[in-house]
Amino acid sequence: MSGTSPNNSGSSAGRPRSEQAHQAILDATLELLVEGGYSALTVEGVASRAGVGKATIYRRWASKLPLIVEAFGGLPGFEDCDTGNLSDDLKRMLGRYLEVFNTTALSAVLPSLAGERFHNDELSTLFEPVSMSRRRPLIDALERAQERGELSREIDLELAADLVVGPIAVALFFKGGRLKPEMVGPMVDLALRGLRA
Amino acid sequence: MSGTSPNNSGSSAGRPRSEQAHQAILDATLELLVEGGYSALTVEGVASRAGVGKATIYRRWASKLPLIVEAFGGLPGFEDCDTGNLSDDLKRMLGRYLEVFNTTALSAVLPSLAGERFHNDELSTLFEPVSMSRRRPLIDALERAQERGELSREIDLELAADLVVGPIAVALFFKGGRLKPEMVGPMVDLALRGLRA
Amino acid sequence: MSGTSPNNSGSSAGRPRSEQAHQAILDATLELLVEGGYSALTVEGVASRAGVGKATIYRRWASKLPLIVEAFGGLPGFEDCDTGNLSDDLKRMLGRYLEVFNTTALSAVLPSLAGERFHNDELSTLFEPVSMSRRRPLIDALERAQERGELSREIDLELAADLVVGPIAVALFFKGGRLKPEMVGPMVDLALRGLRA
Amino acid sequence: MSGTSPNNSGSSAGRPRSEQAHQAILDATLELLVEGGYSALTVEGVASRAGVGKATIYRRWASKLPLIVEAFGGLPGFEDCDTGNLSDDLKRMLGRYLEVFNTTALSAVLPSLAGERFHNDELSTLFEPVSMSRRRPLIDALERAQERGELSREIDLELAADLVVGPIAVALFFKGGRLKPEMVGPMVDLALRGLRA
DNA sequence: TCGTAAGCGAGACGGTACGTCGAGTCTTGCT
DNA sequence: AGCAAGACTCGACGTACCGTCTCGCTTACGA
Repeated sequence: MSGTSPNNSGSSAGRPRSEQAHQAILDATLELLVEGGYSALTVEGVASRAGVGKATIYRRWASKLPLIVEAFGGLPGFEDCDTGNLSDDLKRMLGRYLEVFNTTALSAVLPSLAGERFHNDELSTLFEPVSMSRRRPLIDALERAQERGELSREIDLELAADLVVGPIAVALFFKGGRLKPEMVGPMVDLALRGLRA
Repeated sequence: MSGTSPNNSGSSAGRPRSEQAHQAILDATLELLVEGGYSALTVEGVASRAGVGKATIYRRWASKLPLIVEAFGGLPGFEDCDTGNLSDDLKRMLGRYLEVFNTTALSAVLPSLAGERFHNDELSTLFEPVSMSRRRPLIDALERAQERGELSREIDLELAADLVVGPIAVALFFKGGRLKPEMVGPMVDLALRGLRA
Repeated sequence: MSGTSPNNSGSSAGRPRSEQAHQAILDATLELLVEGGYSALTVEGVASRAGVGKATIYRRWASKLPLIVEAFGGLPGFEDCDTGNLSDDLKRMLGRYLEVFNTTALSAVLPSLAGERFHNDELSTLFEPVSMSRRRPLIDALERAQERGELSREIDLELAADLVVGPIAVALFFKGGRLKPEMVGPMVDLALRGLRA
Repeated sequence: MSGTSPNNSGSSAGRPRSEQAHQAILDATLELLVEGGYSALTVEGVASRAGVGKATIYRRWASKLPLIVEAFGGLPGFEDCDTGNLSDDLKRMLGRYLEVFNTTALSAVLPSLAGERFHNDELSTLFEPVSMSRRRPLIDALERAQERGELSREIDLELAADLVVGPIAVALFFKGGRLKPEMVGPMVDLALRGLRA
């Protein structure tokens, strides 16, 4: 992923970095993110919670941001689900995702990162591939539907995926309220049928 | 706007608050937001840029956040447009908004605020009405379409609005790329027709 | 706003520095120096003992050293004493000084500063005048003795002063033992008579 | 010198300690002491300069301090000189010492150690015998003078030695200027004759 | 001749203090 | 009263060393 593998190519001298400390740091980061959100996350707090010196953190991550990105990367994304029917696929994937979202640090981490990346090229670079790979299963489901003839060949799948998850993004960023799993059904139906149906 | 009017309920002794300083502060806030984003915005920076003492800022806003929210509130939102046709209404509104978005501080401010509100109840409360009122013209256009019979009476207009702006939100937060006005046409068409069209 | 008001150049804008904080810092420095010596003195400790933020310290002193120099400057030096007789003058001055030395932070501060100045030009510059002014009363007493005819006109007073305080310096730096007031009598006698007497 | 001999009492298994590393460490210590003084000396710096691991240093010396003391112990002290005449003995010894002083690390190391020992009992204990043994030749010369009848039997030789080197100590610690060999003649003469001569 | 035991350079470990910066508050003298 | 200026306390930042602890070698000895 990034420069975090404990034994860098060929290099071997010196005591190797502790995989245990690494994980403790990531765990502590996620815990604190859940407890207080991005703005309450301090490197000192992470160090203390993980039982680790600050230097051990800064040795691995240049700053708070890449640390959060990596912690974020360990969180679950969409989980593919192939029922042979697009509507069901989407409803299950989104439903499951929302559950995960509401029970993990995801809901705390994602908006912060998304907001911050705008002003932070480094974060942007780090975040890009993580963000993209998370959408993958969604695109896959749409491709399968296209192959089955459920969807026109002309449809831009990227745009289609955006349309499907769009209402979630809007709710997330502009409405702030918790995202309820019951929203998923009508949401997917509307996206499939269109407003004018 | 909010509780910032310079002459509070009848009280009058002493020197009145300077309207000029007020505006200078708001302007400086927006400028700095554009330049460095949320995380680089400091009250000290605002004070210095506005040629104002810090106390003058804290006398009007309880903290950094309400200041940013008010500055944000001064930025343009959707501008209503009634062509008698939903597709055209939406395309024009979204197209115009994107233009505004790309030429003002909006693109810098919005994601930051949206990201931060999640961990900050105070901000959330402040942000809510501002955020809602910005969506208003969109909902209005959808209502008109419903009255004209273009849209079914059963449709949840909130959800419909989310579907329409959803792809913009996704592009904004997860793809990070600038939002191009050309995207608007296909986006609206797809939302109106639905994926299965 | 202001306009053309001729501000007193440099001196007056803003809240003035707290004389109280200043003194609290100096006091805390001396206390901690007495308790743990130079190497145990931390700026953080001083701040906490003085009930002051670190920034308040760094606003006044560029680093630990100038702070110590100033604290040192507040400690008493030789106190002039004119009995009309060189031997008595010297014995009293040295005796009194040793008392002061053994009951204040002086014994902790002086050797550290003396040792450090060798590698620290800034400190050297700061320390020079303080150090010199402390010797002054000694030189004065020697001058009076010269005027009375007790001492030859040919004698280099600087060297003479060095000879008189020399044994103290030696005891201080190389023997480390506490300096006993009883040493003063024989010391001065020997310096006046010379080894070969 | 101390407990640093590489082959400890009989035990022998394993690789013996490298005498070469030992010396490289001592040399590096002295070099760095000359360059930046006590406060700038870091064990990490010594290790790096000596091309040695930190553990190799800590295996031999319990901490920074004993290392410095041992390095200091390797520097030259007074060198005895017996001309049959006290004045000449002293002038030569002091003169030679000053030369050595000005051309070796001594001038950098001595003040730092002397200053630090005051706050550091461990250092003090370590430093004591080293410091004392360096004065030895001076005391010897004074004893010889006493035996020859040049000096009264009543004189306290310790005090006499202090008087002789006193001005050097003063110049060193309080005047900071380099010590010039020309000072030696008048200095010794004055100490021998006394101020009142 | 080989295993064992210690030493080796390198560098990560948990800590503590550094000197800096910003938040939000307070205190000057002016307007 | 409000104002610009700037000092105040507090607390996090990212860095540098301390003294300790592995790593994977290397080097001698004694079985």
